[in-house]
Amino acid sequence: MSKSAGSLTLTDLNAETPCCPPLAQQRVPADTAALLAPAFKALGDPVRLQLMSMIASAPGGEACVCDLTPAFELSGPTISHHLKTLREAGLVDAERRGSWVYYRARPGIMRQLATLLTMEAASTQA
Amino acid sequence: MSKSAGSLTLTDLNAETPCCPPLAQQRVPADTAALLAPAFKALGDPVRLQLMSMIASAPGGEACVCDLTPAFELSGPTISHHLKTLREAGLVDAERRGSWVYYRARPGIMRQLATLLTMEAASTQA
DNA sequence: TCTCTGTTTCGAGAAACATCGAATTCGACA
DNA sequence: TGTCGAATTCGATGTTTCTCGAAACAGAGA
Repeated sequence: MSKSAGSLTLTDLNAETPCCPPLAQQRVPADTAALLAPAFKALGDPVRLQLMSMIASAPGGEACVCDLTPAFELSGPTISHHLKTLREAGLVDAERRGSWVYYRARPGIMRQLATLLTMEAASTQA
Repeated sequence: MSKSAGSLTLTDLNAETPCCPPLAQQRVPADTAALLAPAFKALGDPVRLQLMSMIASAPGGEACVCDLTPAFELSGPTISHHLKTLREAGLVDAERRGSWVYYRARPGIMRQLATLLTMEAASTQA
């Protein structure tokens, strides 16, 4: 029952199987929207979008905070705040190894979001 | 030179050809992030995400404000405000026909966003 | 244990946002 | 022309967000 509209959780978003059909294929129910909107909101800041990209495109699939911070003209706390936002949106995972903290993208939810935005070319059915 | 990092405009996002490779494939430059983040931000509100879905999935690809407004427990001005946000983000187009205003999704930018979030399964190269 | 470096949390100020009711604009139709 | 309905703009209010410096926390190494 993981696809029923009323009981969707963040866990479902991390699954590999798509939780939701494309936005243009059927209307997104209110509770699904409430679950997915925070992820889009997290990507809705230029700094976080770049952070997300730097993490996802990093060699090995992970990036150290120590590499991320100096790439912006922003204070350490500010970058940390943005990373927390990405974490709470379920877009990244953090892991401490020794002195450094490494961030890694969660491909599952990324795919969910990409699928949701898919516009099949055959949409003009009229 | 529409793909050069320094001169990207909203127009490029409406094109059918992708302006940007997946976020996980190469790092998103600052000006591209500044251009795309508002689109994600616009989708980062549950009401707007539902509006977007209602518009994109509507029969004929367009939806009347008169059909959108009563679907929410929000005032007319508030829905209008959200629609304006979607419009300014380049996600939808509005057209007045007679008494009613119809909204229509812009598939170009939707595809850009979907492409950006794509995670090819073959990313674990290590 | 003490210190140094990397990272996060806390507290605060400025800016942006969601929401509403009132007022306005735009077409349709008497 | 006058009026009605649909949609937007305007002005106000409470909430959230971005940003910073200061402080706290966590390991590494002497």
